[in-house]
Amino acid sequence: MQKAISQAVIKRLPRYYRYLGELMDEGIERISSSELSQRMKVTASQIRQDLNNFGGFGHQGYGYHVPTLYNEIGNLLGVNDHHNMIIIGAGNLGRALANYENFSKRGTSIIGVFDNDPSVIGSVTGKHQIKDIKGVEAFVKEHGVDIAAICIPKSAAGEVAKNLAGLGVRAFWNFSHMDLELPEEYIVENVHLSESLMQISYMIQDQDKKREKDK
Amino acid sequence: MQKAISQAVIKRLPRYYRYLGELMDEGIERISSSELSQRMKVTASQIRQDLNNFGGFGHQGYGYHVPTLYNEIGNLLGVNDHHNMIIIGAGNLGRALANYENFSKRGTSIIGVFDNDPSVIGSVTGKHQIKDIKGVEAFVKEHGVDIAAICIPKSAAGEVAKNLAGLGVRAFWNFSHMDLELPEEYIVENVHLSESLMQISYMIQDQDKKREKDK
DNA sequence: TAGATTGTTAATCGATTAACAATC
DNA sequence: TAGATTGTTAATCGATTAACAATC
Repeated sequence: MQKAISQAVIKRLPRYYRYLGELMDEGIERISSSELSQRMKVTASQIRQDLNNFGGFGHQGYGYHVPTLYNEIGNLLGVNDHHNMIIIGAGNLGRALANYENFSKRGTSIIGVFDNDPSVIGSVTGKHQIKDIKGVEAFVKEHGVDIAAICIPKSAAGEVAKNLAGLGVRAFWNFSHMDLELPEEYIVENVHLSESLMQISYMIQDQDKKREKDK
Repeated sequence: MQKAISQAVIKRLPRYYRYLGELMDEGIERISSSELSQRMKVTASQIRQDLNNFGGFGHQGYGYHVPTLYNEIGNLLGVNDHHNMIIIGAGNLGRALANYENFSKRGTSIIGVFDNDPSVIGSVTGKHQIKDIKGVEAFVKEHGVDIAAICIPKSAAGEVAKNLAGLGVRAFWNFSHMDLELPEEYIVENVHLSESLMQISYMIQDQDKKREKDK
């Protein structure tokens, strides 16, 4: 563990993990960087560079042993760890996350869903009964929370995140339409859906322009 | 429109648009790249470079006129255009998207929500009555659809996307846990939520390792 | 051993930052 | 005009790709 791993590499790790999972399902034991590169549509060189950031998982003349590599990358990604997550905001998106089955398979358990709207507090979504946001402080202190998914409007998001950070929540999965301002030791992962959609919209526009020009 | 715009720049455009919207709300008429750089926490140089990809929106000695720039970037992003989107899969996530208000403000209307489960077909989520996926082909032909949001399990996603592509859907907003295999003229924007969460999990692990070592 | 494929160094490419002349 | 700030070129930095010696 010397040089820091670049963000570009970290972003690719879950995709490697996904493809290795598929190889496992297919019962494939062994794969070379060039075979994997064809499946994943990246260069073999990039695969070898990426994996070597974490030490030699491969064997010369053989390639990579799929179960081992799957496991190693899983460890890097913390899927064999355990993290607690709470969801702030029980709107449609908050509920969608609350009912996602996959997260717990990858080491993250949703242990609470909170809202401030009296008309939804107490109601049930999937396995979760929605709790009053007023109780979140006590809840975090009691249970210990690693990650908070922020699914509330931007008018409230900054304030809530700051409070949770003060209570020891280390990581924020931010779905609100703003940038959270937190000291840099806090982990923030943004998912801005409308910005994602706008990229599509840009690309459609751009395609139209090009097609117009080519006529 | 000579050199192609890099993906890195395109990804930043919606964020510029968001910050310019905030400036509009604050009634700020004029901003320099260095002021904006402080707000956005990027370099002024990057802002000037990015904007210049699209032509000279600024004025020397003055900076950028906020309403003009807001508008220009909006045009680039196609928010003044109009696109039709359908949602495939009316699970929690599909419903969350179906009920998002913001998209239509940015030029994309959701005109249909489809599922294959008889127990949900016909039921209503927000403004949408869920339609039978069997009717999607006729629907696309009748209404014209630019974008399909794919919110179904990976077992079905590839097949459905391929069919929709054949019917003239140009862009896919892919929330399924797989990579869509489509000819390259199709626009695909992936939102892999569990991979996003795994990045958080990685960073928590990584922080733990560092803290362990520093002791 | 011969063949295959990694780990790793070197070369290339692209993106970001710095610098400054142009100009409002 | 003097001051400010862009547009744009040049320098730097980082990430990707290519090449190949090491080695299983």
